[in-house]
Amino acid sequence: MNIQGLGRLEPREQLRAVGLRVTAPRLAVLDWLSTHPHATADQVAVGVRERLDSVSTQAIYDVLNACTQAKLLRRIEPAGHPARFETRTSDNHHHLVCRQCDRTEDVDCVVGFAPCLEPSSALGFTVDEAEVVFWGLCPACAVRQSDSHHIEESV
Amino acid sequence: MNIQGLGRLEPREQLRAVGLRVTAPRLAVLDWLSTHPHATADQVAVGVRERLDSVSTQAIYDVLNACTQAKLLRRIEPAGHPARFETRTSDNHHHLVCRQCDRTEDVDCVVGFAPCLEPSSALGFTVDEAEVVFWGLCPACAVRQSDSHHIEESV
DNA sequence: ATCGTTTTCTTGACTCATTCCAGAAAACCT
DNA sequence: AGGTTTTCTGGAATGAGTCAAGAAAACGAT
Repeated sequence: MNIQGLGRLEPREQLRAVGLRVTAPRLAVLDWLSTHPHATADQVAVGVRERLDSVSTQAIYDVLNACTQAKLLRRIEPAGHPARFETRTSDNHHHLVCRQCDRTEDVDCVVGFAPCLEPSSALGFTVDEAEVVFWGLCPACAVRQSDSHHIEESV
Repeated sequence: MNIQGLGRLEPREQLRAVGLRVTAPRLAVLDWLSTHPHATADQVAVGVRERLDSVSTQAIYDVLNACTQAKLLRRIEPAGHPARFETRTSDNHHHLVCRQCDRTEDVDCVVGFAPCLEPSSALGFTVDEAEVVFWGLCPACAVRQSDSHHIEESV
């Protein structure tokens, strides 16, 4: 089994497959994240504590870091945001982030493999990943924005 | 004069052009950054203090924020790094970052205008910028890396 | 199943980048 | 030059994340 197939396994098997010990915090984090993509460490802690009733903050960070290193999780860090984690790791997809409400969504890679676009001049660098963040406004905030413009103008 | 031409002006005129007061810390920051692209707030503080012998840390942050908002500076925040600032603002260029030594270089935009590539599905988002970071190893670190591999293997 | 080793988790202190605050100082307008 | 507004100073505070030492749990061999 190659790394591509890991996403389809249960957390327990995923951990085994990459040689990490199977522990309650790890299972809970992987499981919770699988239904809550782009969550922060803080949000993961809250989610996990609902079903595990006592996990230290440090454990959350340890789990997130260990799994990220083992490529069971992917970490993204949009400018100005705390890190966010997701279980979708085996493809090279990118992200769409709302400047206003921080809503974050996946977008498929324009090309399909990493690095998905070559820099026009690499200056001798060995490039292994092109990270793309599309910044803008989500539909809800776009509406809110034009509403408040309207209000400002009419005052 | 449009925003595109600002980069060619002296700091004093740049500030005037965007309606910011002309102060010693602002002039020093803009001037120093013009010859030290991709510097952190900390590095800016050190550089500026060499020629101004007393600027508070807060002033550095205020200047960087004010100028970034006025688009005299551009702020980039590669994952895991403190924010970096540069005076090249009028184009939509991207960055190449060395995973090992943090060396950061400009790369011209593949397309030339923002957003330089459309997400394949925008989910209703209004996208105004595509931020691209190419991650890899700079030539120096690539050499160092293969050297240490060599050493490990031969032990 | 149990023991011993290794890894992970807990608690609590700590770092770093950055921001908040209140008052002093400087820049601009007339 | 004088008054107003903005910016700067100094110091405290914040948030995200890490470090460190010992307790607890997981694995692997007996």
